[in-house]
Amino acid sequence: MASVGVTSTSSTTWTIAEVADDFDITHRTVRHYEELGLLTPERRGTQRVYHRRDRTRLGLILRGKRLGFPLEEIRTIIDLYDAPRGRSSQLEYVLGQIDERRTDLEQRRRDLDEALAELATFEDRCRADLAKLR
Amino acid sequence: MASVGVTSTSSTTWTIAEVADDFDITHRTVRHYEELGLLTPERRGTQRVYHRRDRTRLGLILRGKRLGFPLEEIRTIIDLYDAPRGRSSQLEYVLGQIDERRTDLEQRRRDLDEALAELATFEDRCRADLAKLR
DNA sequence: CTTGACGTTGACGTAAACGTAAACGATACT
DNA sequence: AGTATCGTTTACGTTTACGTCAACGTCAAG
Repeated sequence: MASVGVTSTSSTTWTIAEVADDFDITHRTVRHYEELGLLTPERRGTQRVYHRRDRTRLGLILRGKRLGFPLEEIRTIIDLYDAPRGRSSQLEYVLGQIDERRTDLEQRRRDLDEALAELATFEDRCRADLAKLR
Repeated sequence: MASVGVTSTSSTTWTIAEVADDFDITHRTVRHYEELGLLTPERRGTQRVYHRRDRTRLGLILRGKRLGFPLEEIRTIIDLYDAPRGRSSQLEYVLGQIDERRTDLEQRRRDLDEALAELATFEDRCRADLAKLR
């Protein structure tokens, strides 16, 4: 077999380098997320082996970051998604958490829409000013 | 005149304590924003005097924070709002900045809507699971 | 068998966003 | 005049989210 190349071999698992590369972050960042318990890759000997699940979680982590959530909070959020939901008490707890999350996210969306609206009216003013200069 | 109380005397200016109180932050935070050039209150002798303008900016700062923007970036954003727009070159620059901002905010809204959508389907699953337990 | 290329674990460094304590000045009751 | 309340600067401490070595293991290729 000739040179296999370094890129993803379309396998069902990934190395830390592939994961970091695909998500455009450093391996240090990936390991940092593991230190905080956000990721728990399989260990084959000493090496980390990343599965689809890890990539899904990483996607959630990065989106959470783009939304400005601290990593600790992100952890509680994504942990929620695969928390045990066998007993109804657990389900009700999860449903409560979901509600808190949604309240938070909806507040953010209000802030966001406000900011976008202000930006739009500001742009209108600028365009009007520009027109006057012609 | 009897005891005036400590709360805002419905004046047109405010002390640091009143501002901090109204926005539910510490005076340290307010001064920190000033150190970064986000606020520039009037000085009456050694004391800071806050005007409506400062409160407006503080509102923008805190909303920016809720949206997860770093303070430095927030500074460039709100500075944009009262940047000089006399010449058309300046106006075109401002319009360019507005566009960058909007692109960013719209990305965030996509992330936000995704998160809310996932949360909704997750809630549905949980409710279904809960129904089965009955 | 010795390079590389990639992986690993410490462990210290750093930037952002404040917290917190010290030490002091200015006003304001009493 | 005394002290209590609010303000000020200076400066070091803390947390979060990684960056950046250092020092070492491992495995395939030359």
